[in-house]
Amino acid sequence: MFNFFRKNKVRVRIAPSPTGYLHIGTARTALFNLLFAKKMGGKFILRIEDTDLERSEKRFEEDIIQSLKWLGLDWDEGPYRQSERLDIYEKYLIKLLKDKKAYYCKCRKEDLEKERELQTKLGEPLKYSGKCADQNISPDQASLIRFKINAAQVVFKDLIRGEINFDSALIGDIAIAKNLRTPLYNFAVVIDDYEMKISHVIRGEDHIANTPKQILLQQALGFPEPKYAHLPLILDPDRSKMSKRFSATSIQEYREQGYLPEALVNFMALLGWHPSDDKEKMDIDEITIKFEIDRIQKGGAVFDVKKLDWLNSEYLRGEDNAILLKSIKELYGKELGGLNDEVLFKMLTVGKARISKLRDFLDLKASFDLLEYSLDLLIWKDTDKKIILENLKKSREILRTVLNTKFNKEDLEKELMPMADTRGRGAVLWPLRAALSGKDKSPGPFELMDVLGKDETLKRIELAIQKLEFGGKN
RNA sequence: GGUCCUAUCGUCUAAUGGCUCAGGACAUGUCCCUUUCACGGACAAAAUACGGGUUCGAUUCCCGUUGGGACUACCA
Repeated sequence: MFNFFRKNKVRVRIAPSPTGYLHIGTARTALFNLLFAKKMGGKFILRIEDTDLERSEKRFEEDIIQSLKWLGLDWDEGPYRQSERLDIYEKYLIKLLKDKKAYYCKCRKEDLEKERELQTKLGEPLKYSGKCADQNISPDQASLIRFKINAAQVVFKDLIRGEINFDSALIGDIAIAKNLRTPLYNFAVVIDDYEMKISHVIRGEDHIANTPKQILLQQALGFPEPKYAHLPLILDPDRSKMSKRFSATSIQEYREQGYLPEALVNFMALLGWHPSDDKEKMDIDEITIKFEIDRIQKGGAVFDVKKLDWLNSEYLRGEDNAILLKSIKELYGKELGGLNDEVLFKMLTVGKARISKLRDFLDLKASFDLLEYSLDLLIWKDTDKKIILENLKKSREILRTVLNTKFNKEDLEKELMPMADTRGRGAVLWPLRAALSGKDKSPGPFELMDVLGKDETLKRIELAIQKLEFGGKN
């Protein structure tokens, strides 16, 4: 029994190609792989698929690694790079060629396009004709290496979808390498998954059509077949595959927007998976415990940023303000102006309930700026202007006597509320708040005063009084 | 066009043949709290795509239709 588990150790991988920043879909695939590995006591491997020399870039690889780490999706092995494993691929390429299971092909791109055009016209499936197959084309006149696909039914059991059936007669001989030192995706994956002893291939639904090709390759090479699980896609609101055109797709962008990694992980887990109970806010440990691969959904899931915002604000509220402020400064330091930590901290304390992501803090900060406002704003409902003025003057009087050290929310409330209660809360507090914020919507007057400090508070009240006294004339 | 996947409230989903006039969450609306907004609380509206089977009984199983999606590269 022990041996059985040893031999069948669960090993899964995430295999992003560094042709762009870490995509939210890739991150979610990574998460599900990690969850599965943890659940099964297996290993999670990171493999960078950088066989496409033209499009792969080091900065993308760095972003992938950084973003994965930021999300807390750590891997047990790797990162491996396909570009560093060329000898391995070459070995198998030679074997396939020697066994006549692969051949050199000299077809030019233009020829293939013409072929496809014709097939389209005839309504035939688009596949390579295989005309170079038995021509013994020499390597120096070839443009690529193809793997021979023999007509057969390919069946595999998908852990999420059940049995999936393909007729390989519809698949043309696939390109597996440009040359001995330049492997192509479908081939490199098969070799690596075998060499890395991958037990379960958990990846996006967009790879379903690649699976029969890879299985045929495995068979030709005598490799065991891993188990497959194809995850539903993450969709844009129009139900097409999530793309830049519609929404932010890179983890980096979400980080920059001020989403917390815990919230993002929680949200991604809920895209296509759900626990058996109704609890939705869960940290990754709880998710790991509850995770079951057969609870994964088959249909694609629309990415609803509103729900992400909600989850994020939940996590925001549970987080320590000092820590949040540190992140805010790291993220938006330059945009914060010269405000000191104490003021920023007060702003966050006061405004936390009204932000859903850290970037919103910038708006929150701006909301403390006093912009030009109209005199009408100071009037509470249909209260007489004279009473408003009187109340503001009274407030000013009280505030002037309040010591600087006592200038905080609680003490200010203690000083002013009795007056507000006798003269009418609305008629006292509304004009005060309007005078301090210059806006119809804002935090409360005591919170504003606390953030603004005594001098600024009195200055703004003074301005409102001026407005009321002279504003009527012009 | 071909192949494959898929189908429960607007969105994410629960219910794996009966316990369901279909449950939760986000969003929406109304009300309460309240000096405004936000927060919080309460309530409401909102779905099994359609048509056939199978069955005593279908959201659940099967077939078809329709819709949606993915793939169809010398990208991964």
